[in-house]
Amino acid sequence: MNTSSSPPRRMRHAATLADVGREAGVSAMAASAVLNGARTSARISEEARQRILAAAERLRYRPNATARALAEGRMNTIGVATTLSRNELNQYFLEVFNGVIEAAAEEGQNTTVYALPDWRDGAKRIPAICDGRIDGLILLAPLLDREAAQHLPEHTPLVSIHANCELPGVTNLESEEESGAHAAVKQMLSLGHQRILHVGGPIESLGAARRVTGYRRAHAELGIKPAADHVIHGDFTVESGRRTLEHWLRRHAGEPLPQALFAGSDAIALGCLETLRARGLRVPDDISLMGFDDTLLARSAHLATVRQPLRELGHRAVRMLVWRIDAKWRGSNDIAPTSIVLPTELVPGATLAPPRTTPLTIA
Amino acid sequence: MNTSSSPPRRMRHAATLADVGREAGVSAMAASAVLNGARTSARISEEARQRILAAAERLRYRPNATARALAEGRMNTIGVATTLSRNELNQYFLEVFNGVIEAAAEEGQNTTVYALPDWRDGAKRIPAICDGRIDGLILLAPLLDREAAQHLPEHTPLVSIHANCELPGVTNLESEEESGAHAAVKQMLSLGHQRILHVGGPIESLGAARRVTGYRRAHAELGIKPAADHVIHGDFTVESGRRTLEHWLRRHAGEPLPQALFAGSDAIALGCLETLRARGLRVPDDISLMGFDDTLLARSAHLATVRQPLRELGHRAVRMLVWRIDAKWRGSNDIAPTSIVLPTELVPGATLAPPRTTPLTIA
DNA sequence: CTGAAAGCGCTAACAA
DNA sequence: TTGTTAGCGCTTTCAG
Repeated sequence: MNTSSSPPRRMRHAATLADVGREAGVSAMAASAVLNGARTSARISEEARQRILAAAERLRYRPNATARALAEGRMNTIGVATTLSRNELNQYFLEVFNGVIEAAAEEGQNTTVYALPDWRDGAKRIPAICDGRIDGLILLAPLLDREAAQHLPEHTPLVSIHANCELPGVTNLESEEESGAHAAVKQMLSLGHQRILHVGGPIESLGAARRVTGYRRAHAELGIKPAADHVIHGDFTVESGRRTLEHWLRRHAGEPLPQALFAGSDAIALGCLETLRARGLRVPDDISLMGFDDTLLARSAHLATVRQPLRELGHRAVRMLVWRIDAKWRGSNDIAPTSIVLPTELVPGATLAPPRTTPLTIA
Repeated sequence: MNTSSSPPRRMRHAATLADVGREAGVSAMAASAVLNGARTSARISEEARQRILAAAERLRYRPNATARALAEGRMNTIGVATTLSRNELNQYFLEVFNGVIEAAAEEGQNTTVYALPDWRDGAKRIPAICDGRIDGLILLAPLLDREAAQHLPEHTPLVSIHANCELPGVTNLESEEESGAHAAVKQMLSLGHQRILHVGGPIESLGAARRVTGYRRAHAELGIKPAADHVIHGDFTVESGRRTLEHWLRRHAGEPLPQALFAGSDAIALGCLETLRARGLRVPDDISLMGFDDTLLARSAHLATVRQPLRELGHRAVRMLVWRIDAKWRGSNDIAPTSIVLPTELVPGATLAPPRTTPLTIA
């Protein structure tokens, strides 16, 4: 019996179920059953029901999600962990994240975001992230090595998008990057381009590697062997695209200008565009350009690109994750897929044209 | 005493403090003091400390954030509520959000995102959002009327960014939009443009209204009276910019083409750019263009624009919010500012030039 | 220096 | 149909 002789430790935020019950002359659990749909065995009489509702209204009762989470062992919140560079905003993130939020809302889940400084140190923080505030976690484009993968938390359902290596027990979502890159490069080759420079993403990213593979395969199919120095790596940002290309051009001054550029991401493509513009080179008249991802950047720059269904990946990741959370909760042993792969497609743009008839030299 | 004769209701997620205490031969609260820094009055002997640490390691103890939140009455999580259109991604959101996440991480707060379908209905959901999962909430660009403002929750600290009206008890963060718009339009007028079309944001947005005010003031200072139909409203998206301008041009076919366009956002400017391009008009040779916000879109389109310190607004909002949460928690009565205003600045771009010597007619 | 006990607000099992 | 009781895992007050 709550004698309530001692003063409350803190200011009360709102009325509790016990308050409502007292006000309505019923038990807290009757109030719980009516207000929060707790599936207690018994039903409440219509009369009591009305009294409870009225009392809740009068007391401005608001359910306390933490208390419920503690009792139920479930928070109805999912997490998204990713790295967000301080210097440059990430379109890729925005697109995927939008999909995540949409789907999460549909599934009745909240979404909390964890911005890791980087994956090297960030990976260690993942177990700490899974501290009961979230029921499951989406790893967005994680760059983990096998060793780090061992330290992933075991009791929290995990899903990854564009993981760079197989993560034990984690369902990975991705798209057909290799064939997307292949199609892109093939298209450029069909236009007549022979020397295509690939300005790719980080070497440790599986997606970046697959784009290189697609690039190579498209060449190989035509019996063309791209020069070894025509594949370069940076990271996926505008700034990296700008600098990486500029450096490459400096190192190759006096040599013939590549006829086309295949960038590892739209952001990289945009950086390349800036470098080319700064050098007075016209796209696509002097040099063709393609990106990868089909983010809003591609649209704003009228960039030909390869579409990855980023938002859809976000949707699927959430559904998969919620399915796994539910499965765990029910104690089900349904087996989860290791990976889900969605198709990519070519997106036309204004940055693609046949090669110049008169080759240019790098200034 | 936990006789633990009954089986656990659910699978245990992890070891608890009680488990650790038992393993180390101390009480749960000793473990709590050592592992979670609970400021219990007493100190623990070094020897006990080591045993507890070892036991925690052995049992792979992970603190449970919900339990702690329930006990402490604080979740260390802040919320961000905004509308996210299904059709089009929002650069503005991304920039502010990045700032929010950064600052939240620095303050040791998690960030959870609430995507409302729209502010009309969404406003009603705000009290439900404040259900104990978050300690405070940032309203991002809320479009609320006075009536809706009355229903904001009272017990949760609230901060808004770019609110469209004064919200009681809510600190609003914004930037000098009026003077930013004024400077932008003045710059265009100085270049010699006389007829400047303003393609603005939603009429109910205070920010949009302020940009119109700046536009008018710049004209008034030069004794120019812009035509009434040279200020049009849409929403802040690319698509809206594209369509709004297209419609306007159709309605004004045969009349002289405006010499310059001042868009209410970078997204709108981008949409305008698409419409102009589609009509074969060159920017800035045939018509000048300025945006507003300085998002990544402006960079990718080489757009002259007005910089709002969006990321900084995110930072400040978080700090302000955390300050208010702390104040409430301490029971302090420190008074919070009603509003915080940050400066804007002009950003040059490639979309600005003097007017054509030979005026064009709208096709 | 350490432990026992109460309670945060809610849900679920078990009696009545 | 309803009430009682016992937790969920943690923190804190108060005795030892």
